[in-house]
Amino acid sequence: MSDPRWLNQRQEVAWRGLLTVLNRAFPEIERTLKAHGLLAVHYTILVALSEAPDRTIGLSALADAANLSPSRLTHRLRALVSRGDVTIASDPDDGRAKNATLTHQGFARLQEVAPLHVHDVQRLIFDHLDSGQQDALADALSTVAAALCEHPEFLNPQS
Amino acid sequence: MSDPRWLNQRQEVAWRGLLTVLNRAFPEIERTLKAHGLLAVHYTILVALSEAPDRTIGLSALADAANLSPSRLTHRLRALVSRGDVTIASDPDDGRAKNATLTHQGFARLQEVAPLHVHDVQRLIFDHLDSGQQDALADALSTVAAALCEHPEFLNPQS
DNA sequence: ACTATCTAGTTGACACGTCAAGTTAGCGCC
DNA sequence: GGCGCTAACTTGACGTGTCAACTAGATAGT
Repeated sequence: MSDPRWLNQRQEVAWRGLLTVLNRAFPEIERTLKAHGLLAVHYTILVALSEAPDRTIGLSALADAANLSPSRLTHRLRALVSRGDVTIASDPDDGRAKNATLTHQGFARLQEVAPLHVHDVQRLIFDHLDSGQQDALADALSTVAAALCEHPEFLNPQS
Repeated sequence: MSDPRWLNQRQEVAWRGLLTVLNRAFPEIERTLKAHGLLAVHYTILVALSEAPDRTIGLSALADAANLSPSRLTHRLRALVSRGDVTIASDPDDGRAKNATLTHQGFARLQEVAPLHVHDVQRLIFDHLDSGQQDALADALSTVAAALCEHPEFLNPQS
């Protein structure tokens, strides 16, 4: 802390842009999903499940795929399970582990909402960028994301 | 909705990167602030106030500068006011309006926390990017952010 | 002036996010 | 084979975020 590496100008611009996108676009995206009975977290969980082999995956792996803490996943799964979009079963090979499976109904719900969701993402984010900017954005963000995923030692508590 | 413009590959990569940064880096950043008695929202509010002339600004303008809904601003200001970091006074020229002012104490708190905060931002985001990527990120995100700010008609409710 | 409407900000209820603490099951060691 | 440690998840409490509904002051049309 003795030498506070202040953000330079372009970093300041990038950071504020990130905050603005975050605080303005995301709530709007969530509103669309909410209107169809889903939360953004729920949607992310359903997507991760739909991409797993047999649409089944262990809860830890699911939490990682959806960038969620274990407890947040547990809380959010409650609604999805009680509504019948997801089922949960104990893993026969490991008494501690559980597997979540996307039901037919859950997959149907995903298919129903996905078009609206991508429409929002296009409208709020990508429609404002040209092709080169989209490439650059994908490059930069995936680089940061990869670093964050590969070095979780920088992120502590996982409650 | 008849024609769901699905995300192409680079858009998919960019979008997932954004979600990952969001869900992994932000909680970590907030943790640091929390350890010093502030929330990320509080920090943003203090920053916006510190940049206003006389460190005073109307609540609507403050909400806009901090990308917050009016009600969220009201709720979060409560703690800052009761703690003495901010004062609020009615606007003499407009009976409806109120102005928020950053106190000396509030400014001191900001100066205390800012180095830790920027350290986190550097560590979690920019340390993973080279100079060109940082430029590109600033370009893309500021473009999107500007569009979102200039066309708030796309974002409704402002509760 | 009077009413309708819009703007500024507040409130309360309810659902979500986070953290610390707990339960249960595997794993390693001697 | 009992002991400690770690891993996989769950729980409950507490604070935050969101929305709809509200108060009150300005504005504008007639």
